[in-house]
Amino acid sequence: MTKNVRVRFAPSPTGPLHIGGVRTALFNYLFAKKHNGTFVLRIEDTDQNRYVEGAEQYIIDALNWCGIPYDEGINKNEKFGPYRQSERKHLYKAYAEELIANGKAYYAFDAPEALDFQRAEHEAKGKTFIYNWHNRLKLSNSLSLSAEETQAKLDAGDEYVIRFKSPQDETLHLTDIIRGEIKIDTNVLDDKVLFKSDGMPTYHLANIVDDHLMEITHVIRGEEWLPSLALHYQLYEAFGWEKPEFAHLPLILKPTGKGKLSKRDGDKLGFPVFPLKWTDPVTEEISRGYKEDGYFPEAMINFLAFLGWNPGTEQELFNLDELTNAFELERVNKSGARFDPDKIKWFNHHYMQEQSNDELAEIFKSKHEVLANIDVNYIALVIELIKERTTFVSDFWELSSYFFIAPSTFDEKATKKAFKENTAEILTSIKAVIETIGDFTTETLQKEIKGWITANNIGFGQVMMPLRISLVGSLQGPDVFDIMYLIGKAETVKRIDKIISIL
RNA sequence: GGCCCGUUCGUCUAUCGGCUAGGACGCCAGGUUUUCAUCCUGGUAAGAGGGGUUCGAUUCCCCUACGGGCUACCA
Repeated sequence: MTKNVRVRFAPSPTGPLHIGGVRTALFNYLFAKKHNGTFVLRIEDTDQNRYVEGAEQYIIDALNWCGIPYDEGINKNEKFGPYRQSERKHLYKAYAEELIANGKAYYAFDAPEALDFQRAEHEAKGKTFIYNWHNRLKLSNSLSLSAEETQAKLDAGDEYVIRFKSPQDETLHLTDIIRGEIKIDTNVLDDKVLFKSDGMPTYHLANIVDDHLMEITHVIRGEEWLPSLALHYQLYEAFGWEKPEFAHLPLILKPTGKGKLSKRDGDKLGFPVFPLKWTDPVTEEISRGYKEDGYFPEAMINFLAFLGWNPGTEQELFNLDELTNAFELERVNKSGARFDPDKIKWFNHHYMQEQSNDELAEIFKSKHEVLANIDVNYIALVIELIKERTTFVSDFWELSSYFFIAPSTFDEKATKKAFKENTAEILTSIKAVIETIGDFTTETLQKEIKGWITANNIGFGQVMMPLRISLVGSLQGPDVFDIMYLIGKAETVKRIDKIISIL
């Protein structure tokens, strides 16, 4: 019997959750659900300097909007809490000291400036400064100092950090579910800081301790953590703990140009990089969100799932349940994936068709004051006619305003094309036909008007195009008979009259 | 600079040694819609380069090039 799967999404509350973070969360969620496991949310706020007000709530809101809520975390099924690392502060120091006692770590007293100096000096000589056995005896730490000297510094209250003691001349064999075996020579590894002089652990220590304490079985995170895997492996071994399995996800790259997708790309390239709108608490700068831009969470999830993963079949449209079923970490790609704004629009267009007209009508109505007094059922009927040509709710108004307000201007190109000398005469006759129709339905309208056109031996275009212009204002939109039926007889006649008067 | 990871159509990707290299987005063309869009059909377009291994490599190995990540008392 295998252990229950437990995965965690562990963002740092330094700002809004980025779309790459959403995908990491999604893959964790899918993996957990696939294996009837638990999806834990842990907040990694060990860097007090980078803490941003509201970011934590934003992360929770974003996961909820996406439909991938956490099972366990802050205020929810708290079995291994607290789930904010700042609230677990008291835990970490003992673990760091345990490592010192075992000879796996040591105190270091070097001032940051001293290290900067070392780095600069090495670089000037064309060498790389590494804080490990190459250099550590030349620096100020409990390995270079005598026990008495070390204790004296500690007693004097000198600032110190605790560093991991990286071994000499060893080869580490790491395993990643996505990338397979990776070999690392420990001689190129730094003695990383585990415990900072401000009394907080670094990511590395807190992460390993918490993953162990929270019984995490699979660590699924971004590729930017791959270089840290060697350290994390050694930490598990130094504590004598069983390691979780690791999977490092490929990064999401900019649509064009170089590098990974970053916060500023969105504004520059015209698409959001955040799930929800974000207002920076300090600068009050506003960043767009997918939600506010009119994307459906289903579209974003479906799109994101296919960035770096695919089911191996030709199916591309997946809802969350289907994704959960099909998802396998083994099918995640190794290489970075460029973000494609066009493709997520295509997904949105698809999911638009699956939305209910009634719900869309409510949303549409709430966005336009003009619609405040209009029957929501009527709006739903309008949406049914125009939905297939839209990608966003924000497309609705431009494509449907004439259902609510008579056109006041008429597209010049259209009138030029459609209006002939006899147009006024024809429209007058058509108006007469329309006025006599008692059963004002799409079918009857179609039958009567087409009948009249055929009977009078006139070209269809000569009738239908002017008619459309009178109703819509231009040569576009859905079926003319549907439009007439929806706006009703009185309004139809009124609009035809207006065109006749202009002609 | 050092270390690590990667490399199939413009983009996302399928292929687990033997394919006319498949699909999707985009783009182009045709059809439907006597409008526009949607939609349907078709088309365009690819395994970085060089060495091996093999009867046979996109697929396995090596080198080079290119891309990406990391290189903080940030995560």
